Amino acid sequence: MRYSRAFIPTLKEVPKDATMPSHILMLRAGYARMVGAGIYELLPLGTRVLHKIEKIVREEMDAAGAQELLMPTFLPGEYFKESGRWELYGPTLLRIKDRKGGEYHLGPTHEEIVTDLVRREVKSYRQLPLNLYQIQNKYRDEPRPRAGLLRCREFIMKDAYSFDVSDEAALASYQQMHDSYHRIFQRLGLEYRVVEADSGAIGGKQSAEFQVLAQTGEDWIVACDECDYAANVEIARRGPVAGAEPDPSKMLPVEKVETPNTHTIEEVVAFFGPDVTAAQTLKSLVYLASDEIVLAVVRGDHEINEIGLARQLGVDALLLASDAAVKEATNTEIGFVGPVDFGGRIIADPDAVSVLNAITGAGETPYHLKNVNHGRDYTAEVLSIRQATSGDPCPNCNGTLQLYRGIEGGHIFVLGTHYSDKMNATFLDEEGDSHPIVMGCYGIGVTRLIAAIIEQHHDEEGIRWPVHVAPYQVIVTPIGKDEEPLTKATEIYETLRDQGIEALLDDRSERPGVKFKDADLLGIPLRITVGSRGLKQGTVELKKRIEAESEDVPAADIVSATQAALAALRS
RNA sequence: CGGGGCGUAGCGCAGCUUGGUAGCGCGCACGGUUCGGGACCGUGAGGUCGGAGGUUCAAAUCCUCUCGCCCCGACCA
Repeated sequence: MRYSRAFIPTLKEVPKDATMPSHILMLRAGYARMVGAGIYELLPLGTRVLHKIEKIVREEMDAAGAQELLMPTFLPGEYFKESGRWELYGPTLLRIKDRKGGEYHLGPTHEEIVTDLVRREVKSYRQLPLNLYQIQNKYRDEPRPRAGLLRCREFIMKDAYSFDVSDEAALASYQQMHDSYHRIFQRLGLEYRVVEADSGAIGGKQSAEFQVLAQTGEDWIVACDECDYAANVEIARRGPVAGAEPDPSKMLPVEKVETPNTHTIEEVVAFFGPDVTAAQTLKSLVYLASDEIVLAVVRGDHEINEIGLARQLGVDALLLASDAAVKEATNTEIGFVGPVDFGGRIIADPDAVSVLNAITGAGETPYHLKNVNHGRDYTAEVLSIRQATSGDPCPNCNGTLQLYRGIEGGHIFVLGTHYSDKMNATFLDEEGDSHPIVMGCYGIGVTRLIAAIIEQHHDEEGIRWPVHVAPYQVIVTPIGKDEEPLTKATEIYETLRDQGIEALLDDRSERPGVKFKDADLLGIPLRITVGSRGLKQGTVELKKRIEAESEDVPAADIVSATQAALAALRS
């Protein structure tokens, strides 16, 4: 491609609505543009990267025996109604009425649709196992789209669905996808962890997330520093904790302190001065578990694990009480709630009850209590209800957990018969007996991965694409006003193309600085610079985007040198 | 949905407090000089000031409503 004819609208300045590196760089380097919140156009360069990722995904899915198909995105509501997700999905489902008033929606994921297809067409164990996948747009009216391509309302997903005759066979399919995903993420040049995860609205029994490590990720995960245990903090387990009661001989008398405008733990710590840390405070949160009001207490520096709390309470979902509901239940404003003299059920984490002489909300606005101790001043059911964090013992070995942030790039699920039961998808076995088909489903956020790769591969100057996903492998940059560099660069460019190397020829009449800046911004892995100065010695320059120095190469050898450099980058 | 911020030329911003000619930088077009890390000079094109209503002789500026975008939280395969 000749740069002078290419649609690559780069920006010198950072667009004001972008804050994440991937978002800023995709806009600045001309890979994408925003149309609305969470709705993006992929420009030619972005589309080339998308196709590169899709190719890798297809190769690995096909190699695992999955077959590609294409289901519609515009769907009659009846299938989600059949599974119950028409209600369960709530406002996240983008609903549409047709001219006759019929109820439709855009597909957020396709378990029901593929299950319907399979129940119509698959009748016999002889047709199983089966794994079907597609790469297409998905629609979710996210409560808060954000961070460019990382959380969109329209995005491209690879979704695969496996169908088996038994739990054992389904687990083998799951394991095969697990292995495929490893190869995909490795080929994409990503640093990632596979973590145990919650199944969420998809339903099912077991799931694992492929989390791309990045400080800008939305998810928190913990991983053991010694064994392979890793989990999303939503469900992470941790080794046993003592939960020792505080020593009564060291307890000080309770003191009530007026603490205006201290609603958060940070504000409380700041109010009580430099000797107090968050670990000496208690965080009290009011939840609605079904109809019951529950006060959950964790140490101030810890976070509540809501999924874990809900499971231990035996309810499907917990609702954090609104400001008004807290006021009604406790007669206290948020920020001043505490366990002392709380009327209802109190659940406290072992680490919370061990705090000696804790600071906590007084249950009265605007006061806090000092020197609160479990056993003496309040009594709680002690359950492990906080999220795991750095320093916690590993549940599986003697190692220690570390906290990371991640971007959920893939998620694989064992579904069992969750959908096949509801939708009556069955097969006949050798005996002629009918059984529900055992399913699994496997998603990769393809457009999200474009952004995730940039989050891991960039510097101050721009993107640094891994060679397998780069939109072009080489940019040939003639510089200077003479004819000779352009002539020579064009010759090199055409030879590279003849060799099957994707190259961009920067034939614009720009000054060298502009071309270098753009080449770095775009992130093309290799740059060949052709200038009059080098040509006098018969050389051109070869530079890797990830290295600071370039190397002089005899012009006659540049194609083989380029091939060698690409091979080195690929390995 | 709660909290905070922002909407003025393609992009980044000033002007608004105290109402009165819509500005700056980059980019774009043309001419000239320049040419190895986002050059310089000159000329020029380009704006329903997010939208609607109101106050006023007069609104980018004041008031009301509304739409959109970003961030934090709630929520979320």
